[in-house]
Amino acid sequence: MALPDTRTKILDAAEHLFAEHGYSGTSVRAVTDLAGANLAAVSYHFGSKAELLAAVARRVTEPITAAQSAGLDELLARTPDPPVAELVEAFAGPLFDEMPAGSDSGARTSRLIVTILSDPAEEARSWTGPDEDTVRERYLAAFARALPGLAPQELLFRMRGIFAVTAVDRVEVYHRPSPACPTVTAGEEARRWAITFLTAAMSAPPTRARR
Amino acid sequence: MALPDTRTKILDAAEHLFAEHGYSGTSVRAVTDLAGANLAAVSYHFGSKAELLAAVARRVTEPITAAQSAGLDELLARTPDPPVAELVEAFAGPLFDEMPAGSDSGARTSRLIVTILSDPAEEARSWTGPDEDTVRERYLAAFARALPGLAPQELLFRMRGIFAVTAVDRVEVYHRPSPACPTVTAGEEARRWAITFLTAAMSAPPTRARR
DNA sequence: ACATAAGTCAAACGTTCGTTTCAATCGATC
DNA sequence: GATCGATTGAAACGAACGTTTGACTTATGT
Repeated sequence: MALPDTRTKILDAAEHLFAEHGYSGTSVRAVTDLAGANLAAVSYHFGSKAELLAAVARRVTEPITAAQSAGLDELLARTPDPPVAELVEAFAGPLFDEMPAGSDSGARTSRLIVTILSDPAEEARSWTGPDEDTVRERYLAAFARALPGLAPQELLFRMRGIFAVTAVDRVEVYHRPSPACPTVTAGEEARRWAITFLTAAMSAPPTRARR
Repeated sequence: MALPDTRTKILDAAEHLFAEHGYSGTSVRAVTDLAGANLAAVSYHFGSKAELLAAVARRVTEPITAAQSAGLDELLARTPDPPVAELVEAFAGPLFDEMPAGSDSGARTSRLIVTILSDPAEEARSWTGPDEDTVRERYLAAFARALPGLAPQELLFRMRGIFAVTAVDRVEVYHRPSPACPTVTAGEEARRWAITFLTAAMSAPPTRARR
């Protein structure tokens, strides 16, 4: 295996530390120390701490967004009207997938996503590309077809719920790793629980307007 | 109305700023400036920045926990086996309630809770009292009776889902306030959507063990 | 071999951080 | 009205922050 260059080492270290301590809670010095790189390397390779966060966020979310998009492609190739359960699985599944083989990197990835998305620092809010929006729009349309009679706003609310459940679960997993239980099977179990939970939730009849 | 003392003014300011910028992202100076108090007042009244956060968190969560507890009392007084829908409403409802009359303090409160709960700073993790645990245990037992056949771990997963959906929704509401739409009705609508969404999710049949 | 660019390094920049210090002020009690 | 604890004030503490600098080392192309 080729040893990673400094840029990659910094990205790895930053991913780890941002996930664990947040953006404001992570110092550039801590990143470079963990990466075994020089302090100035962050400025040199990324320009600033904020741009480093953006680079980390992009690297983490890109494969997830791609998997969500590919999953929807697959469903739509089979039928123009995929059932709710399969839409839920295609959308939420990639959020549970472990990234490289093994280790806890999957949980850490999720932890990082939540940290970034919920991070109150302004730098952590404006890094998303157009891909995320496109994928969400496509799923929104597919869910709308699968759930006729559901008001668009309530559908949007439910889609947020999908993300919320998966994300918060992974945060919990990350914070309190289950004792003596391999992460992989635990992740698989949580994934199936989430599909059950969310499919039922998405399939609920529309809330009747206030009487 | 009696003007608030310095301690209260600091609590209010800190609640505002912690909600908006997180723990690490908020400086003691910003708090005292907003409160119109002296910098040293934080050390004097609370001891440290971390203890200030704990005080803010306690003040915010106490009434919510109390409302959850009272709601469950009410249900159990009527029947020993409340249905899932009512349990969901009693548990999730207080998370949606606006705190004092009017303004956006409800959304801000929720924002604060999520910020604190998801804040990666260690100081933000160990402030909960025994009350929160007690209430959650009681609801856990009630849900277990209402959902026989559901494995305890999956039930725990689903209860986390309740919190996740409500919390993340409120964060979204806080970050992107809907244009020209009174917060109160929007909050009411989201509340009913959440009840629908979560009742269906909680009522889902148990996930079958892996084949 | 040498010139040129890319990358790394130790050191320092000015700023902001949480906390402490100690004198000044307030309010009640004797 | 003097006394004493409680509170507030301005100033300073050392440490850590993000970023920049300029010299040094490594790799590349000719």
